[in-house]
Amino acid sequence: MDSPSTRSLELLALLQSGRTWTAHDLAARLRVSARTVRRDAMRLRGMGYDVSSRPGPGALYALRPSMKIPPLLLSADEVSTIITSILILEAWLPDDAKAATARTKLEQVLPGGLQRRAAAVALSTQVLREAPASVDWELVGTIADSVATGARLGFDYTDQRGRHSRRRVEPYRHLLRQQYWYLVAYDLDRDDWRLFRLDRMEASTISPGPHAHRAFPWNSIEDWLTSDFGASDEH
Amino acid sequence: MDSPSTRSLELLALLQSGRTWTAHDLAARLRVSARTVRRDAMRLRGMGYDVSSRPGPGALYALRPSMKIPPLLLSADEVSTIITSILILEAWLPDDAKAATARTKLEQVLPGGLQRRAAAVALSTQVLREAPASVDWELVGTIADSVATGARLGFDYTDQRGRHSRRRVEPYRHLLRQQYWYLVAYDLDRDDWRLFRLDRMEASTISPGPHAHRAFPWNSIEDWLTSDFGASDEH
DNA sequence: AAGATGCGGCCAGTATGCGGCCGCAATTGC
DNA sequence: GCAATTGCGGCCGCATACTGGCCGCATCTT
Repeated sequence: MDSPSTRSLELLALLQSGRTWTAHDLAARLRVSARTVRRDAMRLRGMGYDVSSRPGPGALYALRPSMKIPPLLLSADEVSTIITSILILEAWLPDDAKAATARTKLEQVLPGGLQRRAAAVALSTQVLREAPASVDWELVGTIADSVATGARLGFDYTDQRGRHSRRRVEPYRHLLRQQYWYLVAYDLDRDDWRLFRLDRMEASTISPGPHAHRAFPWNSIEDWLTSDFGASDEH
Repeated sequence: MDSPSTRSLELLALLQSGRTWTAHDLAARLRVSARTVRRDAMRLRGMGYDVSSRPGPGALYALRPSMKIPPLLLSADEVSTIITSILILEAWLPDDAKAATARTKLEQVLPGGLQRRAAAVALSTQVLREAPASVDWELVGTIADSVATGARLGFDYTDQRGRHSRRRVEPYRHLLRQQYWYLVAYDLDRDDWRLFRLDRMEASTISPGPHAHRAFPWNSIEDWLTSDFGASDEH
């Protein structure tokens, strides 16, 4: 299953996930010692892959996309993962056909063996619906693009008390919390960080960036929500 | 420069070029014997790469693109949907790298514009973790296959009171409910429908089918759970 | 300042991969 | 249909290359 000669590929796949890892994490995943992970990373660097690392607490192994990476293929387990995750969303959004059609189309382009696996997972899995949450996928795309390009966003907003206003913000993150979708953004008029529920946003327009990305002044969104939630437009 | 442990990557790069090769060519290029090339190709196949080959004069070693998504297959919204659903699973299973690596690999096979959209969605979205739930993807695959083929499943089970037993069942559905994963199956020894928590199953073996699919005698799994949950092995 | 983490040298033990050989199968071209 | 070419994978003995542990040192966070 895992042999030294294929470990370089597995390591590459792990690093490519975008997560950061400690040598110890990688060692556990690959079932080798940390020393060997360091050696493997060194070999990858020797082949031209930009494996970055940094010592100290909160250490980091990551792959900077520098050169072309060989096509890393989906394993059967990963196909199970993808199909399952789409099924979860289908269960959450039973009136939204996007997920189901996407899953079907995806299955069609998988090679034979994986196609059977995907169909089997879809057939054998049932998700009991937990929390209804509908979302406007076009708005999700708009937010995604504006975050990626550093563009600003304008929209009509109706707050929890029913007051209407026009907002101009710098989007920071799109957030799923409990059963609602939110936008975490810097409100340019109110000069503060705010939380907006996506289903209360309307007529959004994107004003082309790029602007510099504003630094989010908390360690994490969780920190912000727990320390400061009273000040935002949503609880 | 060229060591056994990185040769799989080099071979992949050579095959990726689109050329076709004879084993002898590859052997010369990689400075190993043709026998070793065959072994390497075998390992790649074992990892899911579709390395095609054909004997005879004008022979051929090539890498068939296993999954390539045509530009018009998926809409931007559908890509947002898929990526989001994987992100949700990533948030649920923060210690499971499968979802993250799968998402990254998926991004790679998307055509350019959609690839940017996928990256943007992943960058701009954050999911706050609701319920921890870990799952053994290999077991998910086993269940999927057994449901698809009508095979039976045997496994060691530890029930909620800590009692161990060996079970022989006919799997019906794989179920995500609240924060746990379950198997809905017909227990052949107890002659009844039962619910098994996946994390309490061990040493599962599949006994080849196909057997006829047993009819599930309720309208839905929800109905069964609400009407009859006292009789099952899990609440 | 302290703790966490990465780096890479060294070394002994050994697992792993290697090459060569084989009979067999598949494909091409005559 | 036959011969030539090439891939497949089992087997075996050998030695290379990998492994893990240990170390002192550098780097980064708190």
